[in-house]
Amino acid sequence: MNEGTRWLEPDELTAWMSLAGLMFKLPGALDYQLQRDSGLTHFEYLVLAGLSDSPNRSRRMSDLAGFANGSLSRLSHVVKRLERRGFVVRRPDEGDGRITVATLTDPGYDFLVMAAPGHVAAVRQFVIDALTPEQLGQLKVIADQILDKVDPGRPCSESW
Amino acid sequence: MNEGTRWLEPDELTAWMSLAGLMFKLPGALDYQLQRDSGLTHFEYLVLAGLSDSPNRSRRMSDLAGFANGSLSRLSHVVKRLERRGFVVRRPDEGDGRITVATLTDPGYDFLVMAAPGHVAAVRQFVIDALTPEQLGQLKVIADQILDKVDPGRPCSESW
DNA sequence: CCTCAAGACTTGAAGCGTCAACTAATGCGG
DNA sequence: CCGCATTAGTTGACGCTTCAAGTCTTGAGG
Repeated sequence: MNEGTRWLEPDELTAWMSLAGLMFKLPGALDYQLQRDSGLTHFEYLVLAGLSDSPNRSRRMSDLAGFANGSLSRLSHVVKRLERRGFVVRRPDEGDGRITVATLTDPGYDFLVMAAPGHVAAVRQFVIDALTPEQLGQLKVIADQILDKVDPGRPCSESW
Repeated sequence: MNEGTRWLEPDELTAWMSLAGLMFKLPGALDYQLQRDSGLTHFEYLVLAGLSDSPNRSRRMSDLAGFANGSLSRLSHVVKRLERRGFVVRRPDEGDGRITVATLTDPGYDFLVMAAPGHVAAVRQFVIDALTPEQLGQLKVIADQILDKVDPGRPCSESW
């Protein structure tokens, strides 16, 4: 094929294909559990979870988008749906009218409490239990290094 | 909250959040490059690539779906689009009329050859170059172990 | 003050993926 | 050989994400 391209070595290729498989299948598996048991998307879950441990159960949209790893546009659509379900309310920030603050309602909090155990169990089943503690440590380092290339200058686990 | 649930330890949580970030952002970054430079999805790319190194550049739909980590339904839609673009043709298998065989056309092959270097470069940039060879090995083991929990009984890199 | 660029979202349309329902071809048990 | 369950794939509707374009604030310059 092309001469100037540095193709993947066999080891690189198999590692990459395994990671690609993971990227395709793990989201589906997690979404499936959440959808079936709670009618939530993984992204919606992260939004609710992100609100639930913020001061006042509130957070501005941009922050929340960053936390949940999504675009502002995506968040806006999702929050609109969550608002229709009564789980979240939005209001403009006093002081800066450009900012929208989303707040988790009580029903939203209760719903999250219902949904959480099943989701955590799924994460445990698929990820945590599949790995040794040592591997879990390796995974964090590896994922952070890749993320740093994909999206340089993101807040690296500071919002925790 | 719930008493019976075993929540995630801090170490487990941070590792999981890093992996979750990866799952959300890496697909987007790869799709963005492919879309911009070739008008292909990552999934479409995998389909073309899967055909290109199969005997006769042909493969039955179910195999191809497994290779590309997608459902048969998803593949069917995608192949229909690729067929409209002239990159692939489908015909029923002689011998077993239930089976559909997809074949990469010459234009499809040429197109793949155009698209491949950019995609490989992106994979290198985001994944391979971010890691040491040792980490790459760890990643493969980790990803395979998780995949085994998510989707037990899948062919583990045999189609290579 | 007034203007205008930048910031922070929101919206609508278009495309992709999923799910459930459907078609069509096999092959096995009687 | 006939009937029917099984296998393989296709389709349509619906929901979610993305992208581009829009709105509505702020704040800085003149």
